[in-house]
Amino acid sequence: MVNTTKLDSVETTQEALMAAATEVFAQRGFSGARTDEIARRAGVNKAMISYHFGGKAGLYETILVSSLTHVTEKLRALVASNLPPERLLASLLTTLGEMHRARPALSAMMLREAMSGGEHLSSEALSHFVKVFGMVREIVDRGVRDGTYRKVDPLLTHLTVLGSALFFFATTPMRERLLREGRLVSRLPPSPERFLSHLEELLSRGLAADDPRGRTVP
Amino acid sequence: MVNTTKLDSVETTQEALMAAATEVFAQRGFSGARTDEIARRAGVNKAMISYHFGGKAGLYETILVSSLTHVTEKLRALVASNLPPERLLASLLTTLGEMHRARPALSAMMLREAMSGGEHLSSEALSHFVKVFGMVREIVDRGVRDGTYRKVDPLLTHLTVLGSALFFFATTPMRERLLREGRLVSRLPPSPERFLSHLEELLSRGLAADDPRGRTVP
DNA sequence: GTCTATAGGCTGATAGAC
DNA sequence: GTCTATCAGCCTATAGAC
Repeated sequence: MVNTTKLDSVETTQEALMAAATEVFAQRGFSGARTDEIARRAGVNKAMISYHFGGKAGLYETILVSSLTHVTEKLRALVASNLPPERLLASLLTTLGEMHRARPALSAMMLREAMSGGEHLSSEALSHFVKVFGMVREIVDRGVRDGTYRKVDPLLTHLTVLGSALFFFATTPMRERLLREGRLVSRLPPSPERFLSHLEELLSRGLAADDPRGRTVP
Repeated sequence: MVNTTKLDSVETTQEALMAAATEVFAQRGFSGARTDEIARRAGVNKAMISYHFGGKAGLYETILVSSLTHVTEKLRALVASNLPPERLLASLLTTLGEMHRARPALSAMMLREAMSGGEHLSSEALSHFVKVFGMVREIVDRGVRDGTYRKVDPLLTHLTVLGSALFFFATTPMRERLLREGRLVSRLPPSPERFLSHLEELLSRGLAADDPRGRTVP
């Protein structure tokens, strides 16, 4: 091909749009997000959204699919690893933390989509959600089968794990606003790292098997 | 006054609008909710929204303030009670369960607003959010001071409690859709009751003090 | 209090120049 | 690939009849 340099600049425009759009979609939801604002924040022209993504809806779905694919890869490696169950949960939380660090607004965007029942997503895109949830459930399930965790329901438990983490990340804007306005008791906003280690300890204690026998892998 | 019967019918229209609007706001967000659909679901005329609430925004804020006020009352009674700390958390979860039973869509509406950083709310309305969060924190804090719980950070902990519960409630639409389409492993949707008792046990184990001495109230 | 009809603003998409 | 100008559809709010 001739225009590799041009392709580079195309990717930059696409990436800028995706990054900006993630923030706007997260804060205002699909309908509330205005293409004007997305383009302005990305520093590119409004019309580029239609050109590169076929429109607002295409941009929205592209962001979610690419992010979920990325998370899925990470989790697949985790599930495939031979890490001891007690380490799996910690690594899972670390992965969520990395996702949040790379794209702080992603959690809110995903959460909003889940609350809509996936109405902005194609069936194929929806399956990425299902995959991620399934992998988290698998991690919990393995700890239960292994005897590290007590006999909790993996279905309910994996919702608790994802729920607390996504909620914490997604509600950061409100905590920051309240903090700015001096309406909160504490002076400092809780950092994602502190929250995740708090959650890890809460879960590892809350899920621990009563019987403290070592793991038995027959 | 003369028209008590008329006032009754007024309240009915208002309540129908609030109930219908809660569902639509929860599913589609503030901007995505169309007044047409709200009125249609409520079985009343579109124009009644402006008449009774001064517009879409007024309806939105009225719903949140009235719900949060109601929850605040319940929690205030709880915090004022002399229930032992281990019971307080259980009652808190029960209260959230009752809220969900009465208005299943409320959690999603609140969560969406929190993710927006309260941009649709007046400063006064926002303070209701702060109150509820503060009361949950107070319940955790009391357990810590009492020695029932280990020395967890009440700030981080109360976010976990509210987060898991609200997330579970708010994402019900997606679980129901996936279930309908046969994309989930399990055959049954997890009931709110089962989830809440799961959460209660997880928390009570996860928060329990290492030192099992009885509570000492000097 | 309720309803119909309509106005007016907003916003996503695109045609066409560069 | 990018930009400007513009259009067309949607949706909230309201005037005014009942």
